[in-house]
This record gives sequence, C-alpha cells and structure tokens, in this order.
Amino acid sequence: MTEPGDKPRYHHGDLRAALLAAAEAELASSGVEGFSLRAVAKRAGVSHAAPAHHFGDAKGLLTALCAEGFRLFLASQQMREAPAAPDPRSQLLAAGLGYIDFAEASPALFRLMFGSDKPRHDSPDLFQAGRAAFGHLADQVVAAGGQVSQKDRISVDAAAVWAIAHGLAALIQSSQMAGIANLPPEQRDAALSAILARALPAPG
Amino acid sequence: MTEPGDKPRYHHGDLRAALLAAAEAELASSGVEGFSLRAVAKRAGVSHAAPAHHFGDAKGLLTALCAEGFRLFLASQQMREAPAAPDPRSQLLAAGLGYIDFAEASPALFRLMFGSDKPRHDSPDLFQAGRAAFGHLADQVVAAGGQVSQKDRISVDAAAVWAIAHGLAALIQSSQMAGIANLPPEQRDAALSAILARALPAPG
DNA sequence: TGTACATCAGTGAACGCGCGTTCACTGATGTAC
DNA sequence: TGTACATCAGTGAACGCGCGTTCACTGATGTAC
Repeated sequence: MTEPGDKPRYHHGDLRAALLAAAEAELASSGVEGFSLRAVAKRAGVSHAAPAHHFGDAKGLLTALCAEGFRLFLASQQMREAPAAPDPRSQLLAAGLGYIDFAEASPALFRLMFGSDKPRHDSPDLFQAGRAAFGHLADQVVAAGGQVSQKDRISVDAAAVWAIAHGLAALIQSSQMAGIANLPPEQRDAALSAILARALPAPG
Repeated sequence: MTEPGDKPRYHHGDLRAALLAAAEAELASSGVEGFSLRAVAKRAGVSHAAPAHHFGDAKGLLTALCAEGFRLFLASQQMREAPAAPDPRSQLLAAGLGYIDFAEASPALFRLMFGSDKPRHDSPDLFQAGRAAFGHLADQVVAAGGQVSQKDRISVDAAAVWAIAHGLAALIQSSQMAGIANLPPEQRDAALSAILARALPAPG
C-alpha cells in the first residue's frame, strides 16, 4: 500500500504487514467466500505473485490473517476490561462484551476464525493465538469464582460463559438478534450484560 | 439419483427432490466453500445444466437447501422433545439439546444457515422456514415461564436461552468444545443440559 | 383408440471468467574485500 | 570509498482448471380432437 506522497519503490519495506492489512480489508468487503489472493494484492498495490514470497500460498495468507484475528479478538476483550470496575465479576462481563464487540465490528473475520475451513487450523501460530484468546477468558472465569478444567475437560462455569458470549456474538453477527444489537449503546450493553450474567453461578 | 435396478429414464420423475438430497450430501462432504453446482448434478447423475430448470441458478439451489435445513433443524428439536418429560422446562431443555444435535450432525448445513452469504436471505421460503424454527423455540421459552418480545424486541429470557443453545452448537460444530462433545452420550447430554439450564430464570 | 401438437425436462457442447500457481526475469539491497 | 557479487523481493506473462451460465437440441409426456 503506497502512501499518497511516496514514490512507489520496487522494494516495499514491509509488504508482509501491508498484505495482512489489505487482506483484512478485502475480507471485510468481500466476505470469506468471495476472498481472493489477487484482490488482496491489487488492494496492496502489488503484483498478484508477490504474496507468495511472504505467505507461500493463499491458505498461508488466510492462516496468518486468522491468527492476527485472534490477537485482535483478545485486544477487543481487553479494551472493554480497562474501563470496567476491577472486581472479577465486572471484568468477566466486560470481557464478554468485548467478545461480542469483536464479532459485530469484524463479522467476516469472526466467520473466518470460527466457521471456515480455509485457514490451516493446524498451524502452530494460529493455535497459539487462539489459545491465548480463550485462555484469557478462562482466566477471567476462574477469577470470578468459577472452576475450569483439569486436563481437557472444561467446567460448566467456563463452558456456560463461553457459550453464551459466543452465542450472542454469532447471532448478532448474522443479524439474527437485531432487536438487541440495534438498541442505543448503553441499553445494548446493559441488555447484553444481563444475558451474560445468567451464565454466572452466584450473584456477586 | 438412479436406483441400482432402475433403467435410467430421460425424465427423472422428481429431480427437484433428488437434487436437494444430492446438494445436502455434497455440502456435507465438500463444505460450504467447496460446494459446486456441477458436483451436485454429477452426484444426482444428471447433466450440470439440469438444475437450472428447477432452481434457476446456483444461489437458488443453495437457498432452497438452506430453507430445507431450517425444517430439519426444527425437526431435530422436536425429535428430542418427544421422549422428554412433558413439563415445559424439560421440553425447553430438550429443544436446546435438539438444537445442538443438529449442529453436530450437520455442521456444513449449520454453517450455510448461520454463516454464509451464499443463500438469498430475502427469499420468502427461507424466511418462513427460519421463522418457524425460531418461533418454536420462542414458544418453548414462553411455556417455560419466560417472557418473549412485544414488537421486535426480544426478552432477556428468550435471548439467553437462544444464545446459550446457539453458542454451544456453534462451538461444538467448530470442534472447540471437544471436552464436552466427546463425552459418552448420557454424560454429554447431562453436561449440556446443566449449561442450558443456566439460561433459565427460576429453578423449576 | 389413434394422431397431431404443444409443452416440459434433460442433454452436451461451448462460452467467458477469475482463480491460484509457476517461472524466467529484473531491480534493489547488503556484504566482502 | 569503490567495486563485485550473492541474495532477496517484486514483476508480468503464461498456464491449466473448475466454475456458472447459455443455447440449440431432443426425448418424453400430456392433452385436444
């Protein structure tokens, strides 16, 4: 992506990052199903063979974008936690709101992460990014007094919080809960918090 | 789809239904993103121009399949209700289990219905089928003592039940809750019911 | 019952399209001496 | 500081592929008389 005043240079400088940004924009505008490598390259102002140098093939680019998505996803949760009250329960509800914000703000990315076969789900980078995002949620559940898995089993507390946040996110993302999503921000947040709170065992 | 012993006839008889069945099978084996009209026609044993007579174009076939999916989705909920205890609370939990069963049994169809742009979401047939499925869930919530929307607003009760069922369904469908999904059937159902029950206000 | 004819359902060849990938290339960069 | 050279990053033309759609056609069906 050449900045307005720049001379186009043969070597880009940081094409990898520019391609990821272009891919995110392209995904948002064309959706998972309409996504193409050539369109991303065009958006980044580069020949369509260039991405291969950085990502190998098309799946590689989508995999990297998906991992990036999990990092943004985590950041979205943390963005809500910062201004919230410091008690664990408030922090957990805030994380839930951040979870939903992300799905609403980046629906195509959300779909890529949770409903697409295109990324390589066995990629270590992707695995680690996903792990970090869900681990954060699990930590919040524990802090709020819930219990989380020993070994691979997940507790009812953690599963309930996760499921309800994910369900709200997915339904809003697919325009199936417009009644709530279209409320004024404060009412929206209050309604979502009330629903999220159902997942918690004891009313703090 | 010609039965083993049949002579292939020029006129199929009920190609529309056969194409829908082939489309469902093709979707299951190739996924939403790999779905193609030609593969469906091949699977149904028919030239790839034939579907146009029944569905217009590729989007038309996917739209019809999606509507069919909502009918199966409703049936899956009812399948669980039949053997369950007749009290409203048990019936609602059963519907939730049926909701999840469907996503697990037909993940690609679930994705087509909830996470794809390919079907025409303004199709009256599709709209009606979706409406019937969600209306059923809403009825269950009301019967179990919750309150549902006046006008377009949805109640906290209904949204919570819907969100938690949907979240469990979506997460299990994308292999992100294997810890629960892989339990032996009875434990699985018990765990899911316990989580679903969180959404309900009063412990009946 | 038989024939003519309109309508319908499926065929198969052809079309243009956008896609991901490959490949020989070239311009830019960095390093060794 | 200057030159030679290896390496890297991006180009652009070409490839083959599968796709959805179109179209003239033909076989089957149903109906009117």
